[in-house]
Amino acid sequence: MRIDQKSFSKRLINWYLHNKRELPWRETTDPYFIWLSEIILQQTRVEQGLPYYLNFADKYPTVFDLANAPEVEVLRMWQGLGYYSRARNLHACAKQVVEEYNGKFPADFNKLKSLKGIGEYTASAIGSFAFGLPTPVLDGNVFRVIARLFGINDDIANPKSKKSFYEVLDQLIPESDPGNFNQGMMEFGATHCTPKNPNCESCIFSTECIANQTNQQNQLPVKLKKVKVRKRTFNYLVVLSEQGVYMKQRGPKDIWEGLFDFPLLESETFSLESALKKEQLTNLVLLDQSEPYKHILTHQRINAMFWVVQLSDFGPFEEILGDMKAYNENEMLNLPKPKLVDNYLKEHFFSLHLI
DNA sequence: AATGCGTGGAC
DNA sequence: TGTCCAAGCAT
Repeated sequence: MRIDQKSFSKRLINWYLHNKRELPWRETTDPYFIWLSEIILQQTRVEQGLPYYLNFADKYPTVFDLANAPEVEVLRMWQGLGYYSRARNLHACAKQVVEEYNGKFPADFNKLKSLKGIGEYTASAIGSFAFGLPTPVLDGNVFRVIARLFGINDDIANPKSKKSFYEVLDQLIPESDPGNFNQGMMEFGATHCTPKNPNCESCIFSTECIANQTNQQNQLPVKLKKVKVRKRTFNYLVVLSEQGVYMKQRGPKDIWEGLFDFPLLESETFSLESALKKEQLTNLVLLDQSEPYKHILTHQRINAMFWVVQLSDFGPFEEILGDMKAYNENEMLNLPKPKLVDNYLKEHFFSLHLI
């Protein structure tokens, strides 16, 4: 231990109180709003999450309002933010809090962690921010700050390396003010000790920081895992009918669970011929073909084309639609949709732009 | 414990 | 164009 605990936490909290951004969830100690902000901000930058937080806080002022909302409405509110399991778990968690805890979040780390969508990080964050529990948070920012300050070169993608970081944090976090310590660590990482071009010239820890002393800012933290990207080609069928356009809700074990999109045929290249049987092709009339859409996800690169078709008569093609339902323009507007589908609709169907 | 899950922005 | 990152969680 190279840095004195009291000196460290005192400087950090002082830095935080003078440099923190004014954000709505920092104006309250209500566990509901703190929880809401933490779920929204998982793997998400403040600038991206802020408008969603404001919409949710306005639409659902209490945990009861959220618990009573239909899930598709919650997903529609979440549309465009990504990682949609967060929205489903947010909704499930609200129901849990209402049913199991009478609408009040428990002031206990293990009880918080057992709730849907709340893991180690979020339980610590809510615990310290809302209830003053002395549990350190360890997110991407804190990993970086600690790795640089103490010269820790463990691979942060390896779950086993968490231990050494928590050992340091347990030494540093003050019982008296764990909330501002945790906020300070993350804010310091997010705005000062940044991944690229950290501001070492005017840093409160410049004399102690191992990375600064040894000029290893760009080597720390060590993160070895590399993502492999799956390439997929989507042929979306935009089937027009008098009732509207056919859409379906996506199921589990694939991207965008719970969101609505069109009947989908995957193939090696853009082609209706290779994806459909001959008799199905004779059953439909091709009205339009969109430009190719490229959509990038963390683990997938999707090339999509939207084929606008109309059924010529009843026949084999109907099987593709299964139990799908046709929606008119206003109904489609209110369905939660992947960004890719929403982009297409905005460019080709809707004149109205939300969010 | 290794994988899968979105979207947007910086460089 | 590609690469990396961002207040993680569930399985």
